[in-house]
Order: sequence, then structure tokens, then C-alpha cells
Amino acid sequence: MHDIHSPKQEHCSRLCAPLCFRGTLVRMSSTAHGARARARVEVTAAIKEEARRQLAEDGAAKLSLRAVARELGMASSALYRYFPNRDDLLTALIIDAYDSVGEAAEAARDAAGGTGPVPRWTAVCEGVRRWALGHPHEYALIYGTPVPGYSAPRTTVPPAARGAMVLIGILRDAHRGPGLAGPALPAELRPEAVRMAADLAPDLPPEVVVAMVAVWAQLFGLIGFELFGQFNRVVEDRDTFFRHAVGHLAHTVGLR
Amino acid sequence: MHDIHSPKQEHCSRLCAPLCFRGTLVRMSSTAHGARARARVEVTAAIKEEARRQLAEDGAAKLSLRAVARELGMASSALYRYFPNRDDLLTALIIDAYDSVGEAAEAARDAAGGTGPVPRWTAVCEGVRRWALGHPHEYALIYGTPVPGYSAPRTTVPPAARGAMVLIGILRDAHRGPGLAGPALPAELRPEAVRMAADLAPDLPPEVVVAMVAVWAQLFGLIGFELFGQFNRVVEDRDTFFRHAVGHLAHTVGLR
DNA sequence: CACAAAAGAGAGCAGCGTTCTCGCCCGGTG
DNA sequence: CACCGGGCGAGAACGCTGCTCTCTTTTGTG
Repeated sequence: MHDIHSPKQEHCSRLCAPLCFRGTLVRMSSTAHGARARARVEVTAAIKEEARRQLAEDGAAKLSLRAVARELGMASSALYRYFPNRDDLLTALIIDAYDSVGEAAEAARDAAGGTGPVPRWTAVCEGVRRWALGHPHEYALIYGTPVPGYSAPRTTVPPAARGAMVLIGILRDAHRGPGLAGPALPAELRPEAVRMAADLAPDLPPEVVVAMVAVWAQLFGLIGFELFGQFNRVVEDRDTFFRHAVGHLAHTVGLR
Repeated sequence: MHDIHSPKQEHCSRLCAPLCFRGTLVRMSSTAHGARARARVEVTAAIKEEARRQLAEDGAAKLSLRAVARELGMASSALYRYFPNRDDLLTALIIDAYDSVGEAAEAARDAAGGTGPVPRWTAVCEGVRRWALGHPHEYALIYGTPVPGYSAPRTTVPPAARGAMVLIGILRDAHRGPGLAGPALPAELRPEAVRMAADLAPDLPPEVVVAMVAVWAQLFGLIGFELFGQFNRVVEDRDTFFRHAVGHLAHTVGLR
């Protein structure tokens, strides 16, 4: 009976470390009254952090709520106070992953600095690829087989667009500057193109927007094939191959 | 005690139906001596058939050996006489899925008949897309997140290439006929391109082969984004969008 | 200080993949 | 024809999973 608290001690040692780490940062932003709410966001963050660690290690399929709780020193049932089920925890990780890849794209754009639109385009694409190679399981989580049911909740839409917005920004600069040679647009696709442009980038020509969306999907075809082993024994020099391919994608979307 | 055989009866009723169905076909081809070996391939086929059914219904993540065995009326442990573990069963389904999509590509090509290379190209791409939309879980199994570990066994390579070979055949026809306007090939990519051409299509120009591989990956970027919900609230008229995109891919690879 | 809400603990349920051991029964051999 | 070995199925068991329910502890607030 006397050692029944030993897991609880582990709870405190393991859990409080990451919590206190972020505590000072959260103290200001958490306007919700009381330390209660603060503790809640901190425990939530700790759960996500540990889950992300396990995701990066073994992939989404192996991610186990029990293992996360065990590592945090809490009962598995307690975890359900924060995430109603496994899929909701995964959804939180999905949003984080979208933000992570979006950040990588923005960082690559900023690192490319004042070069021309095509080198910046290439740099961003390579940044996304490098992020994917470095975070394969996170990549699989968001661009691989969808895990929960079939439709992602609406919350995931804005973070998902973040990366594409970086490329659209480059197109916008090019459109204001040296100009953009938009590909031809068949009449049957025009209404759809106009609608997409209104939603995504009203200041760009519709034919460029429609090409951009297609190219965005194609970019992840290239990355996914490399990451998921489809290029094994087919493509060897993948850096060069990828750079060549995304250069062609830039051309497709109208950059010269 | 006396009703202990009732599962066994179900075993016979459910199991023998598909077995006897294929029995006459297998009788000739199965040269392995004895009915013993014949029964083995038949039970193996029945397991795969039921597994494929469950895969199509609920996806690979939900596929359960116990459920397959239950549906077949046999003990779950007995299933391990045929597949040493779950991953090996999935691998068998993967190979079947590759063959299935390859067949769909070939059928689309044959249905396009004597039209020009570009319409035939488009028809094959649309055939692959239609197969994917009709078999989303099979698609996810082979082009989504890889399930077992990270490297597919060598056995999956030839079936995986079957679909690409259809498109390569179209390129080959165009190369012998109206000609193929291969895109430029930077010097740094030339050695890789020559190697790839030697492996895949020695009779095609290296720059066409390297573009073909890239385009093949990009095709599945388009299909995957549509299937996995990335186009939700972005692309509405997907038929038209896809046709336009693959038309551009044909241009990329040199078809005019 | 008292009370209600929040949160953690623990047991329990059903399901899973996998392993082991046991009997049965069929097919090739003497 | 008798026999026997080996393939095969059944069933129990282990450890794991997601998830629920109940009970107790903690904690912020009127």
C-alpha cells in the first residue's frame, strides 16, 4: 500500500519538467481565470509533445494512448480528460504538422532572400522536401492515408493552406514584377478556375491559380513517391532529380 | 460438446463455396503433387479474397486477421498456417492491388483504340484515376502510407511498374511515329537519366524517361490529393480539372 | 470554511496479433 | 493393406490496445 504512490512521483517528475518549461511563457497569454485553466493547457501540451515524440519514432499506426500516458506517469484513463479519443489526439498532431511544414516553407523562402522568383520557388520546394525527409511520419500523417474516417475537420484547412500560400506569394511577386506566362485555359475549365482564383488568390490570373493547385498536388506526388519507397531501385540521385522536376513545375505555373 | 462442430460446418459452407468455384480452374494448373497442395492454394485464395473484401470495406487499418478467420469459419490461429503474420497478408494484397491498377490502365489503353497518343495518354490517366476512386482503400494501401516497416519487398517491384509501362508504351509509339519533343536535360542529371533509361526503356531518349518518371509520381500526387480530401473546398469540378492537368503532363513528357 | 466541479486512479470490457500445445486425419510409404 | 509422420485446425493463453465506469482526491470559489 505504501508504494502505491510511486507512479505518482514519476508523474510529477516527468510531467512537470515540460510543463514548467513552458510555464513562464503561458502565464501571460493564458487569460482564462485561474491556475486551473493554465494547468490544463500545460498538460495538454505535454501530452501532445510526448505523442509527437512517439509519432516521430514509430509512426501514427503505433501511437498508443496508453504508452503516452505511461511515459507521462499518468493513468491512461486520465488522458481522456484532455482528448476524448485517439483520433482527436491525432487531429491535433495533424494541425501541428501542417504548421510545421508551413514554417519550413516560409523559412526556406526567407533564406532564399532576394534572388529571382525561380530560385526562390525551387528553394521553397526543396525546403518542403527536406522537411518531409526529416519528418517522415509527420508527413505520412498529413499527406499519406487519412487516419480518422475520411474527412478532415474544418480546423485543418487554414494550416494546410499555409505552405501553398508561400508559393502563391512568390507567384504574386512575379506577377507584379517580371510577369507570369500563364498556360492556356480551356473554356470548360474557366468557371472553375475563376472560382478557385476568387478563393485563393484574387489578384492572380485564374489560369495561374489552377496550374498552381495542380502543381501543389504534383509536388507531393514527387515527395511521397520518394518517401514511401516508390523510387527505390528507380531513381538514385534524388536531389538532382527533384531539383530538375520542381524547376519544370515552376515553368508549368508560368515562372520564367 | 455435441455442438462443437457447428463452426466447422460453417467452415465448410463458407469456405468450400469459393474453393470449389475455383477448383476446376486450379486443378490443371496446380502441378504440385496431390490434393493436399491444391487445397492449400485454394484456402490461401479464400483468405485473400475475404481479406480483400474487408479491406475494400473498412481500409487496411481496420483489417483484422481474427475477423477474416471468423468470416471464413476457421480459428484465427489456423490462419497463421497460410500467412505468418498480418503484414505478409497485406503484402499479398498489395501485389494484387498493383496488378489491379495495372489492368485498369491496360484496359483504358485498349478502349482508347486507335486514337492519337495524347488522347490515349489522357485515357490511361483517367483510367488510373477512375480505378483509384473506385478502390480507395486499395489505392491507399499501395500509394498511401506504407504499412509494414518502411521497405516493400522486392516482389512488389514488377507489378508496381505495370501501370507505368502502359504509359511508356504510348511514348514508345509516339517516338516511332510523330516524334517526341523531349524537354531539356541539364548536364548534372544526364548520368542518372541514362541509367534510368537503360533500366526502364532503352529505346526512348533519356530526357523523356526522366520526365516520364517524374510525371508518373506527379500523377499520383493529383489522384492522392483528390482521394485523401486535400482538394475538399478547393477543387470542385474534379473531372475537368484532372483532364486539364494530365493533358499538361502529356505535354511535359514530350507528347504533342 | 463548505461545496461543487475538475481531474486522476484503477478496474474492467471487448477486441486485437501472435504463440503454443494438443489432437485429428489424410497421403505417401513399406 | 497397415502405418505413421506431418500438415492442419482448434482452443487456450499472453500481452497489448482503445475506451468506459466508478470512486477518490484535489482545488478554485461563493
